Amino acid sequence: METDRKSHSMKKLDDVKCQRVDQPVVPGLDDEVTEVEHLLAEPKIEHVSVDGILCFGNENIEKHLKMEDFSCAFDYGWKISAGGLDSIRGRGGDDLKLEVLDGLLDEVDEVDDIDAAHDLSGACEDFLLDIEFPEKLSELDCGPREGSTLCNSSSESHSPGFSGRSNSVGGISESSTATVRESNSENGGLGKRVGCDLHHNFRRKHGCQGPVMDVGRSSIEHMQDLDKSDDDEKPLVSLILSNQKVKSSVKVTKGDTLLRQKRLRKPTRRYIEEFSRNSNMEESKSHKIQPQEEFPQVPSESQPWRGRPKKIVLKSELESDYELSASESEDGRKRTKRSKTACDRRKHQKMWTLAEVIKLVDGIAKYGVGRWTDIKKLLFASSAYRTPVDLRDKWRNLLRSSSAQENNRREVETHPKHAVRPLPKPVVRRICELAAIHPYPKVSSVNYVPSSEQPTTKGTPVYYSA
DNA sequence: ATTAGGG
DNA sequence: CCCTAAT
Repeated sequence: METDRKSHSMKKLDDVKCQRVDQPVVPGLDDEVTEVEHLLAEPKIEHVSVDGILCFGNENIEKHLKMEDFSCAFDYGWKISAGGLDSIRGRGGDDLKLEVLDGLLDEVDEVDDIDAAHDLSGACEDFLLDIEFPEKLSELDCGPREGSTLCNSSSESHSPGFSGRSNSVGGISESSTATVRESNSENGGLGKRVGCDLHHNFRRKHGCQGPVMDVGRSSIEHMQDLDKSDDDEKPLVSLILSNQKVKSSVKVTKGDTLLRQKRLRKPTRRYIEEFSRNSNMEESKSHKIQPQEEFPQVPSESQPWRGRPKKIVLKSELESDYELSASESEDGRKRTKRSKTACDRRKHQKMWTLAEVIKLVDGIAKYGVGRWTDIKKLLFASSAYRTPVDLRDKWRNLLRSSSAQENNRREVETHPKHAVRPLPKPVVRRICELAAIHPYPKVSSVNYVPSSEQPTTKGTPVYYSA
């Protein structure tokens, strides 16, 4: 009808307008985003001190200590960011805050990845070999082995999505990585962690096959040398180091050819995912870090490279219905940062709330079935998850379930053990009505315009064509 | 880039 | 949800 036509002709322009109308919060966001960045940048300064802490790595203290400090530093930064957000909160930044927190959460995952990578060295034999090479390789690729170059590359790998953006966590990981590497020149063992991390990301970026062996090898030799020199001075460290060294060298000698072949087989995304997941879990056990605990519901899945290739976002989800109304307007929002490879629909699932369902349903009623991008943009503009496809899928499911309900109503009610049907009758009714009008895709009643909904027979869907 | 369909 | 084919 009217709305229909409107949404058609005005398209994007209209969309923008609607967004502004519907969520007044949105427009302001742009302006505030910059502020947020400032605020986020601020903590970065703090990180200098953090860096200081980390930098004492030059003294060759054991890496464990370093790890702890790292986590602490992270916590610190996080808190600061949150606090900074609070200050702008007054100006409708509530959602903003959430968003940023969201972002932070995402980054938390990245940091987690680092840790996971660390664990990787111990847990994954497969990956062990090339653990060292990336550092070397970055030296080769980036020419001078300056910390700066490596710093750049590493930061890039860390957060592909917002490498450019100044970001608290990004800042941390960046500086810390660089720092660690520095100490690495003295302390070969530490390089393992760093290298591992680098490798982890590196592998993601490039296919990662090729000259791995050579590089890794020379790198190892390098390490041994370093190790030797270290040996005299720092027994403790050397102990750790030699441990790792042994591991690596064993790896090489034992599996040179074997591993070469092994390496050819590029791990499946699934594999990597699973593995990293496991590592993470182990990691969380042994480390108290877990900044995620700030978000009780989020089950800590960190596979940023999984899921839809777009800019999906995870929000502190599991919104209850009312929470939804509040969050609906803010939760998602375009991720200003994390533009590129950012893809984390952490889980392949996000529960549909009743509110969402209702919204979807009357979105369909308004704009028609099949116009999912429109519905998405207009009604779910705020929720970054819920792609148009998701909407469609949900609708499909709704149709199925509603029809099923019609059939089995009595049976199901007598068997409450299948009590998986929190769909309120009114909603079901609407679904059925819509189903009557749009028997879903395969409709061939092309010219039929749902100008007026006629719930002629609300129990029995009417198919207009054959 | 979107949508339909199937898994 | 995920993926693919067709538009």
